[in-house]
Amino acid sequence: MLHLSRLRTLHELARLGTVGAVARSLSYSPSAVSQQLAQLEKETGTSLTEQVGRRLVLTDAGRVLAEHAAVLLEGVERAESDLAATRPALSGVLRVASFQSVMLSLIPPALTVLSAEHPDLQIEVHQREVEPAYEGLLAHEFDLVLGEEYPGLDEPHRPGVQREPLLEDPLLLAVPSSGPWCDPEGIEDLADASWTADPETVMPGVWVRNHLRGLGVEPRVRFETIDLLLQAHLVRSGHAVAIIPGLVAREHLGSARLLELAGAPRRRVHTAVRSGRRDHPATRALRTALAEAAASLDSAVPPKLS
Amino acid sequence: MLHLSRLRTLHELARLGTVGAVARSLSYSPSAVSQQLAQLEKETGTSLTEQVGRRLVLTDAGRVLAEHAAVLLEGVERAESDLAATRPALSGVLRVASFQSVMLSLIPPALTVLSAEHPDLQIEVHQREVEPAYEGLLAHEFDLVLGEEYPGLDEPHRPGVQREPLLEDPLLLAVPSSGPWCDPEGIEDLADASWTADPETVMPGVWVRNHLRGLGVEPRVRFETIDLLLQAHLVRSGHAVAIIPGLVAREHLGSARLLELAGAPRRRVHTAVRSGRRDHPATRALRTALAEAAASLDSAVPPKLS
DNA sequence: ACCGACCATTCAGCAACGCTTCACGATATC
DNA sequence: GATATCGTGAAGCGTTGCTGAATGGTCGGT
Repeated sequence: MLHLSRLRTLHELARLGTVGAVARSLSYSPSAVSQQLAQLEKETGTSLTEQVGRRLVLTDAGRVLAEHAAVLLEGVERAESDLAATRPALSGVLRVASFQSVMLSLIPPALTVLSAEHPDLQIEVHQREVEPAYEGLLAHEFDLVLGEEYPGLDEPHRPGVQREPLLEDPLLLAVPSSGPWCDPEGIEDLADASWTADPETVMPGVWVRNHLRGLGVEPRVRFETIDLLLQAHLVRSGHAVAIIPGLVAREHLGSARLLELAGAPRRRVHTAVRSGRRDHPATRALRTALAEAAASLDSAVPPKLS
Repeated sequence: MLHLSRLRTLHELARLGTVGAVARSLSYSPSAVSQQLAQLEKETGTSLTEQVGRRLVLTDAGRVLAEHAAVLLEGVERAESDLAATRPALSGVLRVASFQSVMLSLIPPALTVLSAEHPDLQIEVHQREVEPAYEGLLAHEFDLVLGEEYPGLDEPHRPGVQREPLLEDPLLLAVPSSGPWCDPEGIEDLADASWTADPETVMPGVWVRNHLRGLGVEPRVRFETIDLLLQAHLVRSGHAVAIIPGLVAREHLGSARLLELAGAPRRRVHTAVRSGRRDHPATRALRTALAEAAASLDSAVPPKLS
C-alpha cells in the first residue's frame, strides 16, 4: 500500500529539486529522504529518480507519480477540512504569515473578532514577506498567508495554492508637513528630494522605482528599508518623501501630508491557502474576519497631486 | 500524517459494517482493525465510530472521512494505473472473476490474443457468480470482473465501480432434437415439459421463471442447477428443455434445436473494474481482447418460435 | 431466563519498520 | 587541487503496529 508520507516526500522533491532541501522542509535527515524514495521505487517497481550530476531529478514516471501525489495530498487536506467542519467549535492552531502593513492594520482587529467568536482557536501570526510566506505555505509551515501584488507585477500562479482577494490598497505619496517638499505642484518637484523606499530586491521596491521612472522621476533613494514604519517615521520627521500604502499611511504618518498619485495606483492584497484547505472552517473564519476588518477601514481619499 | 492503510480500513468498515468483516477482508485480526480505528480517531481528534448494540457504526464525522477515503483510495489506484502506463510493456498479475458462460466462450480466445501481445502479463481467472465477483472486486481480490444483467433485472450501481458493456447475448429456447418437445408450435406446448434452470437464488433462475410466467407457462423445473453445461447436456440428451444463453448454446448443444423466443430477450454482459483502474493498461488490454473475442462470435440467428 | 455465539476492545509481547548517525564516493565551485 | 555540497549505504535503535489471549457486552435460540 502506497504510503502518503512517502508520496509527500516525492512531491517535495518535485517542488524543491534536491534531497537536502526536501529533508530540511520535512525535518528529516537526507538519508531518510533517500531511503523513502528508494522504498517508493521498490513498491512501485518503477525507477522514479535519476542522478544527474550531483542532483536528483525525476524521471517521467516520477513526475507522473509526483503529480498524483499533489492531488492526493490536496485530497487529504480536504478530508481534514471537512472533518473539522463536523466539529461544533473551531479549535487548534492556525498559523498565519503576513507582511508588515497588514499585520499592523488588519490582523489585530480581525483577531479580536475571531477570538471572541472562537475562543478555542489559537492563531499564530508570523511576519514574512510574500515570497517566504508562500514558501512556508507550501512547506506546511503556515496555513494561511497574506500576499500583495503591485500594478503590473502580478504574482505567478502557484499550483496547489488558492487565492482570494482581500482589498485594494491605494499607494499614496507621503511628504513632510513642512520643508522644501511639503507642497509639490507635481511629481517632478520631488526629483531632487530624498526618497525612502524598499530595496530593489523586493517587489514593492521594484515597483516604486519603475513607477516613478514612468512619471519621469528618477528617485534618489537615501533611506532603503523594507520597514514601512521606519519609512513613515522618516517622512513624518521631514527627512524624506515616500510612496506609502494606505494601510500604513492611515495611522502612522502623523501630520505628514498624503497626496493621491496620478492614475491612483493600488496594490492588491489577497489571502492564500493550500487548495485543500479552502473550505476549512478556520480558513473561512479568518478570511471573513479579515474582510470585515478591511471593510471597516476609513476610506477617505486624500487630495490629488496636481 | 493521515495513513492510507488506516483510511482503507475505515472505508472497508463503511462498506462492510463490522470490525470482523473488515478484518477478514483485509487479512488482519479484529484487534488490529480496532486499533487502527482508535489510532485514526486519535489522529483526527474526532470520534469516528460509535458502538450500537454489538455493532460498530460510523458517526457523521466517520462517514465524512470514509467518503474522502474512498476518493483517495481511488486516486491511489489511478496513480498506480498511470504509473503502469509509463512502463513500455505490461507485466504483473491481473486477477479476473467470470461466470461460467463467459469463462467458457470469451475468456480463452481473449487470453490467447493477450498472451501473444503481452507475454509478461499473467492472468488468473476465477469462476464466480456476479455477486461474489463484485464483492471480490471491492475487496481487491480481483481486478476485473464479468457481470451480467437479465432483462428487467438491472444490477444496482455500486459506488467505486466502473462498468463497460461487452456484448448482448440472446437467451434462446433449447429443445431436444427428438421426442415430445422437439417441435413446439408455441411456448405453451412446453407447459408440461421437464425444465432445467438455475435455482431461484440467483438472478438467471429468477428471470427464467418470471419470463416464462409472463408467457403463460409455469415451468416444471425438474433439474435445478447453476451449471449451464449440465443444463445443455440434459437438453442434448432429451431429458429437458431450457433457456440457454447464446454463448453456451453456440457450441455445447450438439444436435439439440434452438429457437428464438418471442421478443428476442437478451442478457447484457459487461466488464467492471474499480473506478481507479479504469485507465490501467492491463484493464484496457483485457477489455479490448474480450471485445474482439465477442465480435468474432458466430452471430447466426436461430429460427423464431411461432 | 439462560446459554452460546458473536462482536468489539484491551493488554502484553514481539517482529518489522523507519528513523538517525556516521562514513563514503561523486560532483561542482573557488 | 582543495573544499563544500550532494546523494547513498550500513549499523543501530526507538517506535510502530501487528498477533494472540482475555474481557465485557449484546443478541438470538431453546
